Order: sequence, then structure tokens, then C-alpha cells
Amino acid sequence: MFDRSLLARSAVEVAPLLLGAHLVSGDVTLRITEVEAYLGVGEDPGSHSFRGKTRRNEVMFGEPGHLYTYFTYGMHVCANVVCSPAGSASAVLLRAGEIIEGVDVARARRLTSKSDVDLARGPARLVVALGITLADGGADLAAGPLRLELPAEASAHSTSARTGVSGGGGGEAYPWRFWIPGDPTVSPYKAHTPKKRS
DNA sequence: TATGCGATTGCCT
DNA sequence: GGCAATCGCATAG
Repeated sequence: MFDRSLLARSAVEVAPLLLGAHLVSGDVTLRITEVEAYLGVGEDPGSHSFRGKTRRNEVMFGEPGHLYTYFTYGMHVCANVVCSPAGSASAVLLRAGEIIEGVDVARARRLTSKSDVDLARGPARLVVALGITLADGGADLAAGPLRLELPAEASAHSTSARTGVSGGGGGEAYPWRFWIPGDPTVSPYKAHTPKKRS
């Protein structure tokens, strides 16, 4: 259980608080080391909620402290923590973390991972390591099998432009990628690469 | 209804 | 370092 009001603030304020927080999923516990903030309707061109409510993003419009999952690239699932008051539709994407409990279980789920620091290094990998699926979307992180444990204070952190976001939501105008400096589980920064296909 | 591309990853060269 | 895999969603017609 945690104080839900802590999350009822802007994603940019919540993101540093999530750094160092623990996300417990059954036997596996993750220490979050890297996140990205996404704002609400009409505020943030990079956010799924920018153009309003749809079936996919409706969880973002609900209470803070719930899990927003989405499917992308035809094969990957990413997870967000919904924040800001209900209706504002902003969230924080969980990009990377360190498995601090249940490493053996995480390894079994991430057979392609060569070393333990890669187990949850990257948003789609993190989801797999924790055993999260699309069906977990909407789950309340304050109670239940998926549980978020917030630290008392925000960790020291660095910021930069968001990774992988194209168009108006990318670049220096939105320096909403947050990470714990020096942590080996933080994913390498990679600017958006334009799509090319025959 | 049709079409293009994405908050990515891992294998290939 | 480059690129294929793979499908739901948003946008255009």
C-alpha cells in the first residue's frame, strides 16, 4: 500500500519519485532505475492520450496508481504507472530496472538475456521479467499481486530527451526521461530512428 | 474499409 | 551497426 495522493501529481513530478521504487510481481521484485513521463490530452504530442480517450488508453484516464499496459511493434508490451488526478490522463513509462529478488524466476522468463543487468533493461524486457501481460492493464498497484512500493523521497537523478519518441514529442523540448546516474541497468540512450520498409 | 507506422528487441553482417 | 518481425491503432479516403 502507498499514499495514492503521491501519484496524483504531474508525471514530471512523479517520475523522480518512482526512481528507486520497488515493483513487486509475485516472486520477483524490481528496483526501478529509468522512467519517462508522458502528459495528458493536448499537452504532449508523444503521449498516447494526446488525441483524447480511446479504448487502448482509457486506463490512463482513471485513478492514479493503476497500471497502463499497451502492445506495440506487433510483439512487445510496455507498462506505465498512471499518475495525476483522474481524467488528466498522464502516466510514467517504466523503461528499466534491477531485479533485486527472484532473479532465478526472471532469468527463466528472459532466456535471451545474456547477463542479469539485461533482465529488465528496456521497457519490453522489464515487462517480461516481471511476468506482466496486457491482461494486467488497469490493475491497482496499491493492492493485489502487482504492488508498488514508493520511497520516502525522490532519488538523485538525471534527465534528458525521451528515447524512441518521434515527431513533436521527441527532442529537447520534452526532457522527460529520468534515470539513476551510473546505474548499469539503465538502457543506453537511443534517438528515434525513422522507419524504412520496402 | 484500407493503409502506414510505432513509447522495441534480437539476430544478422 | 543495420534491419526484420508482426499487429493494433490512428488517420485518410
